[in-house]
Amino acid sequence: MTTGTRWLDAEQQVAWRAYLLGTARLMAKLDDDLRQFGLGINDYEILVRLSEAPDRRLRMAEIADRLHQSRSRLTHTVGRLEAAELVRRTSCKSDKRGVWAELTEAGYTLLQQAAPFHVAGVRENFVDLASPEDFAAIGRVFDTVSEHIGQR
Amino acid sequence: MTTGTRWLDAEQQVAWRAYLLGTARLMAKLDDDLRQFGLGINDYEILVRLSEAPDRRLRMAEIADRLHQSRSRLTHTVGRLEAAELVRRTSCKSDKRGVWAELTEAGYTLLQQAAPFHVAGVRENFVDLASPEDFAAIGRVFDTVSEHIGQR
DNA sequence: AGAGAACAGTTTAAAAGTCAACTACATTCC
DNA sequence: GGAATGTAGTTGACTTTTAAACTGTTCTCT
Repeated sequence: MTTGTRWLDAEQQVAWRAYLLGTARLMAKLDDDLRQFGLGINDYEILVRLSEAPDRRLRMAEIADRLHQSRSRLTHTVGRLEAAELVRRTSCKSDKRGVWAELTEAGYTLLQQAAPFHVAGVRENFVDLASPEDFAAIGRVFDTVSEHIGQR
Repeated sequence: MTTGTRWLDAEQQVAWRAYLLGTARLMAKLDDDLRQFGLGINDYEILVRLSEAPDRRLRMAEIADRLHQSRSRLTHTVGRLEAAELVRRTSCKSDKRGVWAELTEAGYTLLQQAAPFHVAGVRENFVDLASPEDFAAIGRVFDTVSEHIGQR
């Protein structure tokens, strides 16, 4: 007796695909909106994390973990942000292997300009489209997903 | 009097970030699991759409729309799938501009092998982690998001 | 019929992301 | 103390994605 695959039922299938398509469209839209500032959503998220950190700086690995990116990818991206003078890299005193990525004044200024637009987009195309209960459900589920999959 | 930005409140912020991180981790995991079959989740979704279509074939633009991808990207991806002999391209009789992408026998066979693994992963790392109500909420919200943003 | 606009898909080059190897420092453990 | 192992980050080669230009076909409108 074989244990057959537990396929998704019709409703689950529809919901799963709605999530895939909705996410694709949402990310494309947010990316698109940020382009007027010369940023992608990925760059934006990095800048935000930095802006919230003490001294507006974080260690590379810390950023990578928070955004679930490979260190390699982060190195490349921060390299570009640095070339654009939005971020500055300094070496870490207490751990000589380490590198701080620090938001520059220009980076902070750009972020302050971009943020209202971006948040408006997140609201208009996502948050404000869901009831508070449904939106809370999303938070709950994806928190569990994150937890379940864990770091890397 | 200025209309200030409606920032996300603390809970919304947390939920939004949970969604971003959870999605990043989930997609990375699913991608990873599919690698044993030489596929990415993007390739997989293309093959699935083809497998469900009449005669297991679809027009390029149709695939692009369903997955919200640029035509250019699709051209490249289908080119790779064709090189791997999982898909075959034929020109469309009724519209000479058009191209059919058709699943090959090998493509169908590979998909049948990959599908149970993939679905198990989707369940384990997502569907089965959510209550049916919460999962339904996700379907609802992202359906609305898709609808709201619309095609391209 | 024929000009002009729109559409389907491809191409090319550049940008971004991935993967594996590598350097340098830090930690562990005998 | 020092060999072995682990961690932080970078590098370079390669793959994938993006953006814009382009070819060929179809549609629209007079």
